[in-house]
Amino acid sequence: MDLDDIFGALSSVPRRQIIAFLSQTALSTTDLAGRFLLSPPAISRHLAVLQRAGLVVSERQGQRVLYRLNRDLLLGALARFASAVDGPLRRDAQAARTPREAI
Amino acid sequence: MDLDDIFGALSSVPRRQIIAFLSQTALSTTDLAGRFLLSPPAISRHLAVLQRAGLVVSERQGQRVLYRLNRDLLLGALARFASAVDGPLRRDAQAARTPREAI
DNA sequence: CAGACTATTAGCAATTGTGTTAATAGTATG
DNA sequence: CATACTATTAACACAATTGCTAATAGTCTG
Repeated sequence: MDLDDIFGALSSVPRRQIIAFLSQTALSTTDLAGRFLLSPPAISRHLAVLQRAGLVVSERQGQRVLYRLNRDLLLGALARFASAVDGPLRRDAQAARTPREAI
Repeated sequence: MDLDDIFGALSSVPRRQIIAFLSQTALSTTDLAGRFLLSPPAISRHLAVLQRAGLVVSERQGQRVLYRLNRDLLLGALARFASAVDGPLRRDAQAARTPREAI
């Protein structure tokens, strides 16, 4: 929910790659560790960052923990930020005071 | 142009605030330093990060340097990433190999 | 329940990011 | 040209990030 957590999570190449993989299918830690060269602990912590931002949800299935992308949250955050950047001046000539909201 | 530079630039609260201010009007370093409590050198370096990412362009006017938001680049990058995340599977059932492009 | 497999946490090293103040550079003006 | 003002760079301190390996925890299976 926190835009700072979200953009913080998106600022890492491995995490954006994880997002890209999860945009196709749900995967476990070791699944992901096998796809690009990172140790399982590193993947696990990246997933924790993504999860704290709400970008990913986890579901245990037996020994494995499946991670799934929360597409709606991600796209919603991007859209919200984009519309904030698109400018109050564009969408509403009034109320152009401090543009802190949604940033 | 580099998505990593762009998301790296967006991962900082002060920089997103700078973007928010510049989304309304072009401003100089000291203009920005006056709006939220950061020293001019700090602002200057944040602006350099934004400029390296292409998110901002500068234009000297007398003693001042005016910074202007490159809205098109920013919105374009957000849209490109959003559509990549929206999934090749959604937009095209074929060609769902490695989703490295646009990430 | 012992062993195997998966996931996470702990501890550590190296790097990067972010702020400060001080110093330097560029530009206008009296 | 000396002074003032704006912007940037330098040097430094501190916190946060990111990777690893080793250790711990949770879950199935023989």
